[in-house]
Amino acid sequence: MARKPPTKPRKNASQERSRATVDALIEATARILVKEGFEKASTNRIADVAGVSVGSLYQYFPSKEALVAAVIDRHNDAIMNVVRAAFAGVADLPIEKAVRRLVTVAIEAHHIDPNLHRVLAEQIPRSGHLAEVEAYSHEIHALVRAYLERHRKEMRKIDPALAAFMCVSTIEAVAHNTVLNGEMMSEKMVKVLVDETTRMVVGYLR
Amino acid sequence: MARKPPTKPRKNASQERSRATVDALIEATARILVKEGFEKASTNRIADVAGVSVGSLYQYFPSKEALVAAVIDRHNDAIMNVVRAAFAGVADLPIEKAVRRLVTVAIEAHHIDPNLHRVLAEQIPRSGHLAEVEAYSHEIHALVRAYLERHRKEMRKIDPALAAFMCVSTIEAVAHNTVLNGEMMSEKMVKVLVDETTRMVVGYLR
DNA sequence: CTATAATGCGAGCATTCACTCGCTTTTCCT
DNA sequence: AGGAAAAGCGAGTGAATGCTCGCATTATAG
Repeated sequence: MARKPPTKPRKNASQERSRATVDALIEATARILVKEGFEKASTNRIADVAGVSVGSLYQYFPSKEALVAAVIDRHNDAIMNVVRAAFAGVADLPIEKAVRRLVTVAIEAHHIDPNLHRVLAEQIPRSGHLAEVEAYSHEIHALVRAYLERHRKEMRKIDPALAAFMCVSTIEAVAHNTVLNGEMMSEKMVKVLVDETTRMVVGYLR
Repeated sequence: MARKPPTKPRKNASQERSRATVDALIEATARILVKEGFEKASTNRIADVAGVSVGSLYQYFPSKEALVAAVIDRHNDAIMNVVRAAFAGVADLPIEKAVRRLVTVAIEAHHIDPNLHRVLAEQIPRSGHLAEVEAYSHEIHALVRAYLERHRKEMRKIDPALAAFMCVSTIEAVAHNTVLNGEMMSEKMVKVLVDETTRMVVGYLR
């Protein structure tokens, strides 16, 4: 079981190799989704693009759905990391500043790999993942709610859960529509949208 | 070409029959989508449920996609009729009243055949229909914009197109999220949401 | 009534696709 | 070195599915 490294602590090569395979598969899936769409993303094609065999694919992913789910998870994780960091950095800011920052981050986060984001939003038949996706959704609501409760004094009297729902819906909607129109969105336009959304949400909260 | 009716002006039976077939097909498609999901909606199955043969199906719809598109169109038409009527009845109302009414209608409209709505939103890979769907989207934006321009005096100074974008995004987001949580939405809750959304939008406009 | 067109039929074709299995190659460990 | 375990391979399988095509049935016109 335990062993001494001869000269250098050699990494477990076999684990490395398989990790690389898994990564290649997820990466290939994402690339095909973006460049050719969901319909063209067959398991054979994915394995082909990843440079591995279908057999290997099925050693790590029990089904095609699992692969797509992995892509979704990876993307959501990337987004959530940005979002979590933003909330951490915003906890003590007053409402106006905090909202402006969060709106900005929301739009930025939606623009991580925007093409993939669009495909996931438009082409993937959502089913089953509900658990995963709803977990993220709940986390965001919880974060907003926590912030709002912490800053109660700056706001009118309102149920924090309800306020969180309204804020999240609004901000997500704007961010979402911004990605979908991605190409024709100038920097200026984004700034304006941030301003407007901030105004809307802040005005609502107090 | 022209012919005299023997006793009663008989409707062109053959046209009637084919219309019935088309209707049955669309109806069957919608039912399968709702009850079994997009994946189970094969052309054979649709024809089967509609009580016609696959051959007949392909006489009226060039592809499976066309059938689904027909279902979507039908549903969007139903929604748009309600929405158009609402705008007509609201044109002369002041902002507060108008927004409240429009928010209510938006939520109601999203609840026309809510199960179908959910399936269309969650399971249908959107592609190509962009033209159709965007037409509706544009119409709504135009309607909102027209209303806002008509009531400029009640608002702060703001670009009507931008304001329309913000209002539509917000209202649609709330309505959308309301359908998705459809089951656990009490009447009371809906009322509260209407109030909150109205407050948010009205507060934003002035 | 008969000819012609419209509508409907459904077995079957061609294709695609998710997935399996028996085998080979690579890596690890002593 | 040598054997075992891990990783990889890819032709093949069976099932599903979109769609066609030759024929049957029904309606219309003269």
